[in-house]
Amino acid sequence: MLQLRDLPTPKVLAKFAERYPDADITAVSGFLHLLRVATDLSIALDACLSKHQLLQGRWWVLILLMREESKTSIPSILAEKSGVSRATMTGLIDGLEQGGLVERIFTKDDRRSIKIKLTDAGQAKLDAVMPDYYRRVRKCMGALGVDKREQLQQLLELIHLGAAAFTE
Amino acid sequence: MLQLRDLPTPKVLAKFAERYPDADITAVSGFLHLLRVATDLSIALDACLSKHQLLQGRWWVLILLMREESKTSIPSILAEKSGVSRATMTGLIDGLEQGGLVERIFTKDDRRSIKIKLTDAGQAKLDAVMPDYYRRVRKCMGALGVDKREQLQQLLELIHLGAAAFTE
DNA sequence: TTGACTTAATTAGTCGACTAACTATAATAT
DNA sequence: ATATTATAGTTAGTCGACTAATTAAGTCAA
Repeated sequence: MLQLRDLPTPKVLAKFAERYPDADITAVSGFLHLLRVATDLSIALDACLSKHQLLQGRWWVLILLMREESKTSIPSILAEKSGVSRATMTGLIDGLEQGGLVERIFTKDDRRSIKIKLTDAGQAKLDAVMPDYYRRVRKCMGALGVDKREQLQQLLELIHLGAAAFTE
Repeated sequence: MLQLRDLPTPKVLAKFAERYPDADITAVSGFLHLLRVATDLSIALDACLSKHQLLQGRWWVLILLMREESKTSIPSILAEKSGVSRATMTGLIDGLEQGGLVERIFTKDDRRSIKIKLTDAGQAKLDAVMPDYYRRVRKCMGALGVDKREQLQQLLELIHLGAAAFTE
């Protein structure tokens, strides 16, 4: 996401601010720091998942299926909820089906549509991955007490609203 | 980075916590919220840059070059600072050179190495992009006062340290 | 000084995301 | 009833990242 490793120092930012008066040094610092930390978390999460032969995309599909009472959903819903295109979802399901973690079920009610079901092997995979994931997230956020976690949610909410500034 | 659009509600998390006792609901909420906001910011940034016919990778190269007194660097340093592989940097430089924004300069001192120089057109491109970028970042972070910006930096630092939990 | 290592950039091939086009089916309007 | 439009999933081809292998040049120890 944010490739850049060499974040601008306040000194560099001040230099740029001379040429570009719109630069707000603490705003840019916070913005880039947020992207940097999140990127590192995402990379770390991927590394954790890859030890279980999973990638984020496939892992979320399994989780979305587990959330359902019937352990079942359809590709278009899965694509929407997991934030990928339908074409990408076709590929994710191909991979999961090949690994025996989900199965395609063809139904008669709407022959355009298919159902995707979490298999026992898929559930077993989650039972192996999720405790590991949850333990690491707990440890990662462990330094933040209750009040700081609330602060974080508030700050993120404010920034999320501000993100509209980019799309105008 | 975080594809998932349908973040788990506290209710869903509580359900999962029944099966996986390691789950810490507020930790997971904060973790995912951070990834979600950062991902949306990154997408928004890309959209802003694409209006100037740039992508993050190429844009950072231009900025790294502008930071240098000589407006010059070498591919291996650029790759390291911008967080991509050398192979990727070759491609980024190809694109920038084709657009006339940088030039390759072959020197005699180390014939394995080449210098990359920001051209006048490259500087002009930055002069078009940076004010737009800075204005949007300022607006995006505008809702946070001085104290909240400091809170943010502190929280991010704590989480960044905690990220080591994933790589153990 | 020559053989083994290191460093620098590039090329070739892969991976996972994307869009656009396509097939099949269902729903709707004339 | 049938022509049009919408929906669901897939296929084909592209894009930007990656790794591994390649080419070339510099370094250093026996």
